[in-house]
Amino acid sequence: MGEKNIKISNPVRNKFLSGANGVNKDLPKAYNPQDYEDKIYEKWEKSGYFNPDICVKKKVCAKDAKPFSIVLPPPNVTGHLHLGHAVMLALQDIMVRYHRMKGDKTLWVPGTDHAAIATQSKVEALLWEKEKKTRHDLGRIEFLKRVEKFAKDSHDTIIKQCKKMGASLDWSREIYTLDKERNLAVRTAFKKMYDDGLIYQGARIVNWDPKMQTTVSDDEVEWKEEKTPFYYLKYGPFVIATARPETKFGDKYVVMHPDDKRYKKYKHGEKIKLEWINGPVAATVIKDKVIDMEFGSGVMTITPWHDAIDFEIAQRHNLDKEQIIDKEGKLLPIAGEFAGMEIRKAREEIVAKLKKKGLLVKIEENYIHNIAVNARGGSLIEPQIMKQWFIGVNQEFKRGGQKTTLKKLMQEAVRPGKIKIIPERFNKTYFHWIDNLRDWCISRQIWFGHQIPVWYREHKNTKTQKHKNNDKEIYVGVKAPEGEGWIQDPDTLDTWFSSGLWTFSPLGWPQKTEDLKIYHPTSVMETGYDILFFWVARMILMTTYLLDEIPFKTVYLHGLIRDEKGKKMSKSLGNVIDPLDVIKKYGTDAVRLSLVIGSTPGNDVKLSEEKIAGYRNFTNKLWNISRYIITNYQLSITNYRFNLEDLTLFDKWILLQMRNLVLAVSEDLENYHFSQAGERLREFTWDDLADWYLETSKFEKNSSKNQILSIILNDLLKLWHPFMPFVTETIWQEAGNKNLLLIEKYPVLDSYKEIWKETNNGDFYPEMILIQKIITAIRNARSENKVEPAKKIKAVIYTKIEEYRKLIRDHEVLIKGLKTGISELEIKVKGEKIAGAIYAVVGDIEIYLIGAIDKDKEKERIKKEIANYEKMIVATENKLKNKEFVAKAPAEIVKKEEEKLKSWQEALEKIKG
RNA sequence: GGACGGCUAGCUCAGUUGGUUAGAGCGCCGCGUUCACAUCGCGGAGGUCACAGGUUCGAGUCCUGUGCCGUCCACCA
Repeated sequence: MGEKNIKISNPVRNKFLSGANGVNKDLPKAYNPQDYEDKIYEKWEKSGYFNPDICVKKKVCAKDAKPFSIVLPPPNVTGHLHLGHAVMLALQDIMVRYHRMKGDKTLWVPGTDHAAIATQSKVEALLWEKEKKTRHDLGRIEFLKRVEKFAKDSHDTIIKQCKKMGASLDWSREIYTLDKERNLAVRTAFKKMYDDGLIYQGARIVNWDPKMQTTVSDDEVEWKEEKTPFYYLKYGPFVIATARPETKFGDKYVVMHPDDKRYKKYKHGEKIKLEWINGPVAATVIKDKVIDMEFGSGVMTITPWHDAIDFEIAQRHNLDKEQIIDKEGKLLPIAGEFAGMEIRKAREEIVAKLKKKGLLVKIEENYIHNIAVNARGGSLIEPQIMKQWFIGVNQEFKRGGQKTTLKKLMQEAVRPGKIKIIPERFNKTYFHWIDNLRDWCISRQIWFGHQIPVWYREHKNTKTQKHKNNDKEIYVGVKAPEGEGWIQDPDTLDTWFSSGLWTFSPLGWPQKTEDLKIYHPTSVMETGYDILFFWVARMILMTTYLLDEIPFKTVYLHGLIRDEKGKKMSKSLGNVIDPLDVIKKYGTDAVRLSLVIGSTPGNDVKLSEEKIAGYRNFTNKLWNISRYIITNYQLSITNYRFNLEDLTLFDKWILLQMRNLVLAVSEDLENYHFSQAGERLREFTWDDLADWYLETSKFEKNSSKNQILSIILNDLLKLWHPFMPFVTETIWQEAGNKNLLLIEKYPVLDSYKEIWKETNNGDFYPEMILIQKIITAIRNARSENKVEPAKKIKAVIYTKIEEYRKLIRDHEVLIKGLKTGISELEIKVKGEKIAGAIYAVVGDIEIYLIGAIDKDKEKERIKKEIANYEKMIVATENKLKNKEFVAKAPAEIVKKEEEKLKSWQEALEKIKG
């Protein structure tokens, strides 16, 4: 055999020092994350490499490198880090670090969200608690100062916590949904939509929160079940049913299905005089198909001012609408003697009156009724007709000469696959939401937020009649109008209006910035599936409309984090895992792994502290693997050259395993299979590298070991880095590298192409596996026979195959060394059966272990093995007896089955012997 | 009412286009600490892949139906 030199190139940016300076050969036995994490993060941050501009400047990535960008879903400025943030930061950081190492121009933009309603109500609560004051006591300007101060203080907390997760965000670009630039973006967007006729002011039914004194959007209304009495009331000749008699004062329309035979004699539009709560009314009959004939009596009265469905009926038939309840949730004068009462409190008295008047037919107790609650504040929603600002999603406008609507734009961005949603099934959810989308109410009556860029003044100039609005002049603009008497609309915008601009407003829009040109559309939007409607859909709406671009190419939706029983984590249940607690206890890397591995997109993750502890153990394992390599070997060099003849089977094997790992992990990351990538890495690290290769390296000494272990550790740390940045960077530093792992070049397949080729794609694997199998078989046989580990025994191996005898002889030292307890090894062609020895078979090879047998245990073991072989043989024989299988299955599969059968039969015969 | 998801080992979950004896981690059982790691090593037990049909030479995987659990949407007056 001729000598063959193979090269393994190592595309390092900076080489491992060859042991001289900087290598810490005195590493502690256990990795303690707390000793390193903060320092490491500081080092990264100071390096400036989170900023792609600096990467270009320092030639870490090429000027014209492919961009990769993510805009961080902004945490609430007043929030604190929870596991939802943690999983988002972990996944995005994996992508970002991977792409940065790959040499892409990688940008990850951080920001915080002002979270209008949530923040304002928090401050209002504090204000009341501490000073017994309301926002009105302070006035708008003073109150907003307080909110901003509160926001600023807690901003630092959440940012610091994000850094704890190791997130490699470009802090130099940090932004805030309520800062000046974003305000400009909001106003610009508003004006454009207004000018296109997409934003309009109108009196429509909205979700009104009487406690917070503001509207909330449809998506922020939660429905809760409530047990309540259900009242059947006499309404002239009809019986109507209601859970809310207190809203019924103004009811003067009675609605039924046009096909309902029971009410055939009543004609649409017919007026019927009847006695009602506060006296006689003339009710008008309305026929509408929305009525469910099966439900109750099939007849209902409507309250258009305070019910969305009733409102629609009233719109359809052009009916009168009357307000019954005021904005504080109290009854209006229409309620007669009940005026001024809180609606809920009035109920009993109203029912009493109905009863007295003989209008109460019956009460059904325990009726389950759904009530609407504001998801942000928790108070009951009372629908009201109010003048508000809306975005008309079905309003036509022109785009490139064609007529379209916002709804259509949202559909067209996803339907032809321009935007890919992972997992795919959420496409359906997305389209369903769009199909049912109603005009979006964007005005809020709270103070904290982007104030609506609309100004009014008393009408002065008759020439501006076309802008007439309720006798007032109206001005919509990016800047406040010049001139006397203009007063800005006091309302603020729904927080999702500004969030909808979030992929491009952070990049500087409406200015035509470089960032916008390079990084938009962004590469990935990674967020929880619970926020698909609130946010993802609205970003698609805004971006397609304002920029005529998609906001992102891929949407990756992670699941929600639940406790180990699958319950939602909540303070009241006491099952909350605080990421900061577990980071302190187990380290950031362990927390990250526990959130990423074992979770798939769109599916919830059940997290337990045991799981995190498991990954802490793994982190420590990696530390000790590295520690062993660093302290026992001379790490070196950028390019390696080996004589193939010098490499042992295990040397070649570990290099090819690494090659396969580089290939698989890269593919996984490109395809968003984060969990799978992590599992592969873990398997390689623990099973292949630690349990096999490092163990063999203790017995097989050759001149190539330094280099091989340099390659393996080098590439392994790089592959792990996106997942567990802290421990890998720490090891990298302790190994004497002066530069940061953060910006090292990601491993490439190309490095391994020569060894891949020269070994015919791993043609030595069967031999290597045979050695492994012999070792495992011996360990197993010993253990089953209860041979004490310390006891040394003699092994005799028979095989007719000469190559195998040579192979075994060549690996004698391994077979003896790797926890088999073999002191003496004899290798023969064929000999006598050895009585009283433990017996094992590996393919053609028979193994006798002499001097330690436990006869009963051995008999039992052999019996079990025979039964196992017999079972498999019968199954395979049956398969092969099946003529159709042989005829129809691919020849390759049939051949495999035949080979299997043959080898099992041989083994069985030997064992039986 | 509509839609979606899950059901694989005691627990938490992988299982890509159908094809070796269905895998992993944790837990459990047995044995073991000088020599990287007890946050460890070696070995082992444990599964009718929810159920019933169907397609196929062959189904955890594809189709139909059923059951249980979960989530979202709708909001029945």
